[in-house]
Order: sequence, then C-alpha cells, then structure tokens
Amino acid sequence: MGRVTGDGTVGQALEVLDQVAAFGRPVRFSELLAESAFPKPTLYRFVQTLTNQQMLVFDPERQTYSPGVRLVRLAHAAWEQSTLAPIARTHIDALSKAVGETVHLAQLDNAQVLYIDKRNAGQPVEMYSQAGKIGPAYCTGVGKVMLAFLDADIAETVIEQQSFHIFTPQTLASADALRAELGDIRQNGYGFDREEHEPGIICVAMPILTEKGRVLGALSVTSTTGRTNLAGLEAYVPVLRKTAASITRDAQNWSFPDHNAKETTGN
Amino acid sequence: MGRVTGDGTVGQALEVLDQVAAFGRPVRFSELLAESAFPKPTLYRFVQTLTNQQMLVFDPERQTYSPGVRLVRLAHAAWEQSTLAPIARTHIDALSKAVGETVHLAQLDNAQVLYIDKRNAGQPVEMYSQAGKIGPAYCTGVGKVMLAFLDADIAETVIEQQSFHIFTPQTLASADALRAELGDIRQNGYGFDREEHEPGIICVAMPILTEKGRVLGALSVTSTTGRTNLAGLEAYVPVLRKTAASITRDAQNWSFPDHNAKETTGN
DNA sequence: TAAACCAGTTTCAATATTTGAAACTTAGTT
DNA sequence: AACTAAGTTTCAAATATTGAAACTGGTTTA
Repeated sequence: MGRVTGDGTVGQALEVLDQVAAFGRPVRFSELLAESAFPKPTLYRFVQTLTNQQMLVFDPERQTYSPGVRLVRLAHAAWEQSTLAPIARTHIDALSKAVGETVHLAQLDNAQVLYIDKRNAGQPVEMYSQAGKIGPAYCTGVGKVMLAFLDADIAETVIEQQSFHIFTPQTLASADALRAELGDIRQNGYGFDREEHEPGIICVAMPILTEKGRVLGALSVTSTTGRTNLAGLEAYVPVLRKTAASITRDAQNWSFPDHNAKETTGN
Repeated sequence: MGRVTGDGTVGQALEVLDQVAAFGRPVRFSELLAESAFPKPTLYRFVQTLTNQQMLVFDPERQTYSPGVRLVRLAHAAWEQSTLAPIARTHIDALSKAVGETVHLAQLDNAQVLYIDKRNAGQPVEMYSQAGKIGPAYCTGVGKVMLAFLDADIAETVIEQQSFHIFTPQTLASADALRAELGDIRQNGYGFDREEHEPGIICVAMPILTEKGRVLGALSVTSTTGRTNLAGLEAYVPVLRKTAASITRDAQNWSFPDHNAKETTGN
C-alpha cells in the first residue's frame, strides 16, 4: 500500500481537489479519470461530494468542474492568519513607495515559492493577481534566497525536488549550479534573478529571517532590463534590508508555525 | 436527509475546517471541542488529518490551529477560474482610474456577499485586501443590488437567512424594510449604501447581470460622507452602468456556473 | 506530598462507510 | 438499428471510521 497520500478518505478527496486545481481550467470528469489513480465510481463520488461542499463548482452547460468559491472564503482566513502578509503589509507599502517598482512578498510552500502579496509600481494595488500564485524556487530571486538560508539538510531535500526546467538561457540548469549560487547568496545576504525565469525580467531579493535565522519568507524588487540593470537594483539592497528587518521585528512575538519543520509529524 | 452536512467523512472534515476559519484567530483544540458536535477523539482525528494535509497549520509553541497555506494555493485557482475577477480585471482598473474612489467587485455566496476584488483609488490603503472577505448582504450596496435582481423565490430564501443585525442607525432592521428597498432598487437599476453598515461610509452599487437577467455579481464605488454625498455618488452611475455592461459582454461566452441555482443538486 | 484536575492522546471492538467490478442509462455516432 | 463513449447506479465485500473508556503528562489544589 505504498501510497504517499495517507489520511484516509479525506486525504484522497483533497488529492482530487488538487488535481482539479492543477488543470488550471474547467475540466471534464473523463479528463480527470484519465489522469486519476482512482477507479471510475470512486472518483465520481469524490467529485460529487466536493461539488456538494462547494469546494468545486460544476458547470452543467459545459459539464466541467472548477475549484469552488468556498475556497476563496477559506483562503482569506488562511492568508490573514497563517502568512506574513498582515504583518508585512505596511512595510511593503512603504518599500513599494520608496523604490517605485513592483514588490513581491513570498513564502516557501513545500518545494515551491508561494507569492503571498504584491505591490505594483505606480498603479493601485492589484491584489490576489499574484497572491496565491506559485512559482519555481530554483530560478526566482525569492526562491533562491529562501533556499540559501534553510537548514542544510532541508535545503537539500527541497533542491532534489526542483525540476530544473530551462526557461531562458540564464536559467540554472542543475542542482550543482544552484548549490554554488546559494553559497554566493549566503555570503552576500541577498540574491538576484538574472533573467532566469523570464527574459527581460530581473530582481533583487532579500530573505526575511527570524533572529535565530529561521526562514520566514522573502522580499523582492522586480524590474525590467529596459528600465534598469543589476547594479541599479543593488542600490535597493539597503532599503530591502531595512524592510526585512522591520518585518522580522514585528513577526518576533507573533510566533509563527514552521512551514519547513524537520519532522513532518511527531507520530 | 435531515442532516445539513451530509457527504460523509469528507463533509465532516470540511465542517471542522470551516469552524477553524470562522474563529478568525489561532484556536486551541479544546476551544474547538467546546463548540463542536463531534466527540473528542473524532474531532481530534479530523484536526490531525487536516493538519497533515496542510489545510490547517499547527503552531506547536502556542498549541493552536489556523487555516493552512494549501488553501491560499487552491484559492488562487478558484479565483481565476470560478469568479468574475479575471474577466472584470481590466474594467475595474479603468473604472477605478475614472472615478478616483475605492471600487469593489463582489459575488453572492450562499446568503453572504463575497468580495472578489478591490481597487484602492488614490489614497493610502485603509482596509487592505478585501478579496475573499465576506460581508452581510442586507446592509451593503453590492449585497442589496444583487438581492434585488435575484429570482423572487431565491431572493426570499436569502432574505430569510439575513441576521438584520443593526450596525448603524441607518441599517435596515427587518425583512420588510429590505423588501421595500429592493423594490426601489429594481426600479432604478442601481442602489446605495446610506451608512447602513459603517458610519460615514457610503456607496453606489450596480448589479452585473447576464443578458437574460441572471445575477453574476455587483460593482460599487465607495466613499465617505466627508468627501462626498449620495448625489455626488449618483453621478458615477453612467460609468458604473457602462462598466457593468462591458463585464456582461465579456462574460457572455464564458458560460458561468450558476452560484444561485434553484436546485442544490439533481440528486 | 499526594490528590484532583485538565488538555491532549491512544486503544480497540462495534459499526457505518467506502469501495469498485459490473451493469445500466443516456446521448451522440456510424 | 447497432455501436460507442461518457456518465451514473447497484450491492456485497472490504475497509475505514467511530467513540467510550482508559491513559499520559503537566498544572493546580488540598
């Protein structure tokens, strides 16, 4: 019974929910079935149950399922209570105003970067457009900076889970290349994205650590090669450092759950 | 049939998840137990399972549970696929720029208003990130405007679920007062919030309907009595109407799931 | 110091739920 | 009319869930 899922019926139902979400578009039952490990009636019942529970919505016209609105409601609570966002809010407002560029706040979720909040340069804030979005850890500024300050053994586990898909000519293509880069980042205390994920897009990133050095999240200032260059971004390092320190201070007596604990469960 | 929950083990686990989210703060096991209908070991296992699944996070220091990050990830998919937000995005950007005031986009979720998106115009952000936040239907501009254009029988069901809690001297305090107001809104095609929810806060709201007249959501422009008055807000009605019409047009061949269908399930 | 107390955790037989092969129902082809 | 594919239902067998009771470990009370 080598299954990784565990957690009985509930775990399996949530696996189905993830699968639907992963499609990124409304999906037919048969499409799910084709990819699913579950037999037809089992999958069918899970999908029914999740739909009843509003975790999925069914479009009767197109006969498709999508993630349901109940999730949006629940996520708001998660965002407010279990992420850095509420603490960091005022600080990244100030940072965004100071630098006049797009600012990101991210945390590590499993082996991926989860964008928690964002400020768009100039214009009014376009919330949730990025919040909740996930990205690769090995080729984004925030991702690498968080990896660099993780405990060595945990970092190694995460590194092994990276896909090393090559997005641009600059993308780090191997675990070794990444390990070398992480060493540099540890030395400097901050890192860059040198068009590794998208051509023309560059950023400086700064980790947010507790006083004991545990990784809480990361900040970044993003721009384009058209507007500036790495040296230009490096000029933001002092403000970034100050902002990260402020968030650390505010997070201090907030006692965060450890998203990257050594043991998954005591049990 | 009698049970509202239904849906076996999965439904029960999700009930627990909702309960944790409803607390709005990290919560102890014993606090949950006190409010829960489940016996101790049963609740205990649900909480364990949900934590393993990252639907909850456990803070070992404070021994508390909060909604987990996995929800934020899932919600992003829900927001992108099952709400008006992606379609409305560019239109509310434009609206926000045109009116220079805070703009809200909302949908109806059960008997509540679910804020889907928001633009904070001009000034320092007061109340941040409304996306995912819920509010009462009977005393908000967007809520009343959506109720007004619901099918009569569905509207009645929703009205019966309102709490009619009195927030301000202007709050509509009864179903009858609300029904009268909804009549007016149907006549005008739009509605106001006359400091019914918060003193000093007023808004104009416009429903977003399909061509057949089904309610998709609502838009509003919010301001304060210090800055303007109802007559001032009414001046935005033409832009609002135009924006709503644009969203309707774009939503046309998008074929939305009906969040307020007559039948809950065929079964 | 012992005794009572409380929050959280584990046990285990009784019980209810879930499981999935197979059969069935539509609806759309050929 | 026969064939096909997608979705739905059935039902006995297999399994997971249930919860009273008992246990742990820590804190307060007598």
